[in-house]
Amino acid sequence: MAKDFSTRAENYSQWYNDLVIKADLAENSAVRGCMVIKPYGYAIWERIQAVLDKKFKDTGHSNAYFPLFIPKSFFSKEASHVAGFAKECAVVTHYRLKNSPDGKGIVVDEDAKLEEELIVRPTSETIIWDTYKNWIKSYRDLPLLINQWANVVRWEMRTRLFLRTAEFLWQEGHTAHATREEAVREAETMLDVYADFAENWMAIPVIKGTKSPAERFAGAIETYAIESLMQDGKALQTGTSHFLGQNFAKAFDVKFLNKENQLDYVWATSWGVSTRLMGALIMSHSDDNGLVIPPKLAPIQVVIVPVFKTADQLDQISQTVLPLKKSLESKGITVKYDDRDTQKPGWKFSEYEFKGIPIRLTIGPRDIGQGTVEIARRDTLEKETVQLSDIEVKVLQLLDQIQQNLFDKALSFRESHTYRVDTWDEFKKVLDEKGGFILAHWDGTAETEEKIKEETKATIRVIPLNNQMEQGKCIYSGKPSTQRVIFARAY
RNA sequence: CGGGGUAUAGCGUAGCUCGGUUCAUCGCGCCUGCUUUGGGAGCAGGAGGUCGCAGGUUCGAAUCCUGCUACCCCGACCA
Repeated sequence: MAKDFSTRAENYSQWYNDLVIKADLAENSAVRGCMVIKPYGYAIWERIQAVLDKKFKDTGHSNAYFPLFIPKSFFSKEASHVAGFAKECAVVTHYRLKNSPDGKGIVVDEDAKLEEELIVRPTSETIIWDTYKNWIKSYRDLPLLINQWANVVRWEMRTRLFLRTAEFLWQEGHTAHATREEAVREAETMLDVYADFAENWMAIPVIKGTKSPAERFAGAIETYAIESLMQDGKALQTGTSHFLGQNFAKAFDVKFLNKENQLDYVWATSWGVSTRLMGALIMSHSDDNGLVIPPKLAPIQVVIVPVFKTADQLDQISQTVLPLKKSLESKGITVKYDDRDTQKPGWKFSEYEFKGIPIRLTIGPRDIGQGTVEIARRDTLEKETVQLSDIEVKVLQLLDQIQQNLFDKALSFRESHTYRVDTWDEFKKVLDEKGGFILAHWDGTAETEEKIKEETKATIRVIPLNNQMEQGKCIYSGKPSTQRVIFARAY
C-alpha cells in the first residue's frame, strides 16, 4: 500500500494528497470541489469537535443552530463583509424542478423563481445578527455567548482535500457584549482556547497574533489568528478570532439599554476553526511512512496484533489480550484488537503504521511463553519487548511521551525554520531557498505589504501578540519600523 | 476564471505519433485451492472493461476531429 506513495522530498503536495486518499481520510466527491470525509477521517474530526466543544462550554458558551440559507439582502448590510464574500457565494434562485418538456430528465421550473434569492452561508454573521436583534434588549441579556457547528460553502476556484474545499465543516462562535473591553477580551480568550487546543491536543505549536489590515476578516476591527508552520515551510492559519466592534450591531440595529438606561450598540466577536485543522494535523506530524496522529486525538490509540498460525494459538493469545484490552480501556485508552485471520501480521503492521496509530502491541506464541509483549511506537518506529505485567504503565507513559515528542519535534522544526532577516535580498533568498517564518521589519502600510506579496507571494501571517518592540527599517521600503512581523508563504 | 497536462478493470499502467487478426498490456488488489504467518507471503487456476461522457470522420476508432465533464500542475482568490 505505501509502496506507491510519494515521499515529502519528492513532491510534498503529492505526498499530502496520497496520504489523505490512501489513509482513508477523505476523497473527492461527484460534486466539484466538495469532499467525502470517510469514517477514519471523520473519527478524527469528531475527536477535534469533542475536545473543542467541551472547551467552549467550559468558557460559558452554548450551542445553537442557524439556517443554511441567508436572504441576499442581509449580505449587503455590512459593506466590507459583502465585499469580502460576494465573489464566492452559491446562490439559490429557484425552489422547484419539473420534468423536462422533451421528456428527457429534469429541469429547473422557471415559474418557481424565488422572490429574493438565498445565499448558501459562507459564514453566518448576517443571519445571526439579524436574529440577535430580537434577543437583545437589555444589558441583562448580555453577554450572549453562542457557538454553532455547521457546514459553510465558499465557491473556491482551486480546492484541496481538507485545506480548501467548496463546502467545509467548522464551528463559528458569535458573541455579543456590553462593552468594547469585554468583547476584545472574549476574542482574546477564544484565541487562547484555540492555541491551547492546537498545542496541547494537536501537538502543533502556534504563534498568536493579529492580522494586518489586508488579511483581516471582512467586517472585523481586529482579527486575531494562530499560525503554524508546516513541514514544507509554508504557513497555515489554524484558527481565527475576530473583534467585530459595533459593525454588525450597527448594520443590523442591535441595541441594548445599559445600566444608565441609555441605548447603545452591542459589541461583537466571532471565531472559528474548520476541517482545515485536519490538513494542519496531517502536514505537521506525518512522515514518509504515512500518517502520524497525536495520541490525544487518535481515534484508536493502541492496536493489538496477534501473531498466530492456528486457531488454538489465537485462542490462547486472546486469553491474554482480551483482559489487557479491557484493562487499558478502563483507563480511558481506545484499543483495537485486530484478530482477523484474513490479513497477515506484516500487512497489519504496515496498515496501522500508515494510518498513524500511536502504539502497536504485538503478541505471539513466543510472548505467551515468556509473558512478554512487543510494543512499537509510531512516531519513532522504535520497538521493544516488555513484560506483560508492565505493559499498562508502559502504554500510558508512551502515549504521553509520543504526544510530547510530536509537539517538541514540530516546535524544533519551527524554530530551526524561523529566520530574522534585515535586507530585501536576504528576504527573497530565504523565502526561495528555505521557506519558513521570516521575522522582518515592516513599515505598517498596506501598499508595502501588497508589493511584497506581489513580488514574493509571501504575506504577513501575524503580528505576534506581546511582540518585542525594536527599532528597525522596513525590509522593503526602508522606512522606520518599531517591530518585526512574521512573513511566510501560506496555504 | 486564464495557461498547461491527464482520463484505459477497484488502484497504478502499456498501447495512441502511423486507425485494422500483437488490440485491449502488465503489476497490485479481488475470488478458489494448497503451502504459509514475529515487517506488506509463494505456487497454480480464475473473475473483472460501454478504453471519462456526447457527437463526428471512416468500410473499420482506445487511437483522428469537435464539444462537455472531472482531476492534477502553474497563476488570480481564499479558512
